[in-house]
Amino acid sequence: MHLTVSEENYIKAIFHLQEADGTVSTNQLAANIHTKPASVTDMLKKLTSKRLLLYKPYQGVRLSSEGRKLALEIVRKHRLWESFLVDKLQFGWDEVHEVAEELEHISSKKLVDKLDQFLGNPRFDPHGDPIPDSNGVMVALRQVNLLDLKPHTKAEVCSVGSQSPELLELLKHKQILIGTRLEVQCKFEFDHSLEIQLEGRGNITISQQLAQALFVKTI
Amino acid sequence: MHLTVSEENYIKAIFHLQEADGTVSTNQLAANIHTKPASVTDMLKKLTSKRLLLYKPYQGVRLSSEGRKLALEIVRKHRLWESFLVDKLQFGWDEVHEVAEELEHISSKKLVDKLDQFLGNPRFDPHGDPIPDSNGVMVALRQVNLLDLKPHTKAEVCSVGSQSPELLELLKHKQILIGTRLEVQCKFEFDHSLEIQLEGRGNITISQQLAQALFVKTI
DNA sequence: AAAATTATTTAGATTTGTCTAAAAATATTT
DNA sequence: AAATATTTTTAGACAAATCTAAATAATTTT
Repeated sequence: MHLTVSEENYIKAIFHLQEADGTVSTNQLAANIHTKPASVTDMLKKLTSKRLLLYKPYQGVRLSSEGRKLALEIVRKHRLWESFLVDKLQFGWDEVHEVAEELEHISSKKLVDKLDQFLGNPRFDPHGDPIPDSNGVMVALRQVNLLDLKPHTKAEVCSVGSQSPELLELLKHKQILIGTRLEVQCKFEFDHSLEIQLEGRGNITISQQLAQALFVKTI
Repeated sequence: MHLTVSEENYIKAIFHLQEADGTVSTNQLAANIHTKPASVTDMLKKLTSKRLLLYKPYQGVRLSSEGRKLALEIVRKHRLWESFLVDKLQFGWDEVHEVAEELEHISSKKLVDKLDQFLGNPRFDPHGDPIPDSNGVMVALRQVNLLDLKPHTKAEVCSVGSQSPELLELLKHKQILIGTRLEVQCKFEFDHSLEIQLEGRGNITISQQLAQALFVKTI
């Protein structure tokens, strides 16, 4: 089954959107892919005829098992290439996404498996997301939102929720990076802010908005 | 200047074809790209309007200096990726071409330069072809056709003229690979065959057809 | 429950890169 | 140099992926 770049992008977007909602709407997809709802409808019909989607007009869409398998292959490639860029080519973890969006469409299965081996079969990419293996098996995400962390748990920052310049500016100011270790001290009901201790440094306050954008894994 | 994959393939094909002939005909291009002459004419008009070609209807085409610059970027990427596949991922030199045809269209300039550095700034790819540097400067090809080698010159096989299974079968039988060292003993006018000595082994006869398909560099 | 709003689909147009068939230009043969 | 053959271009059509505008279905508000 050979897919075009465009078809692959739809499959991938549906995969990620359905993680959250189970089923994906036309408008959601249009916003995600930066296209118009009418274009989405056309593509949904095409991919359905290829048996990659379960789609009822007006009712939203989800991946068939065949579609899910293809999605996992794309995710695998994306995350392996990101690992390559960071680990081998010294890219920053915050500048690999766009390049990986291109590399993920290279089709050679042999290339992907050799790359995986070359990297030492990593199980997580530089953002902390799990990498599916060559059979499409992916372990559960180990990371959790900072907002959901219980007080007095030690954790390590492993991913951010967006790449917006505003967020990156704030993180730079507070000197929080991927790998920064911290411990939640207490949470405040009033504004959902939290006080955390940065390892080796003092205590700081994190707003609800910022905490929501930070993902950590417990250590 | 952003080009589509298709446009890049035309630029690259013209670059390679004009190495030999100086100017390239519509039919030559059509055969090379596996498309029809009518399609070629359309694309020539488009690329000419982008100032990448010097094209006179019915008179053939060649690259403008801007077109040549882009061609060298594509060749650079192709040959660096081939080097990566062979040196780092343990691909055989005879199985990298198709994958590199895909990888050469990845656009990130930063990626290419980092890859170059990661590979140790190689000057030749696994087939012995020179790799342009990041300014588009490429050293002259060091390799020469085995037919053109003077008797009693030592040389090393560094490239083959085609990937046909028939050729590969013959090379396997004669145990000639990339890197095999040899010395031409004598040449026969009658059938243009030559007798060569394989380093560490005995003398063998090479037909005109086979010699024509082998490229070597003197050592 | 009817009206208003929002979401989705349909219909028809556009762009890119390709094609076939026919016409025009160039090259070759006699 | 005329006739023939080859090469190249033009003209018109098609599939893929997108768009806008209009129509229809679903949801929300009053």
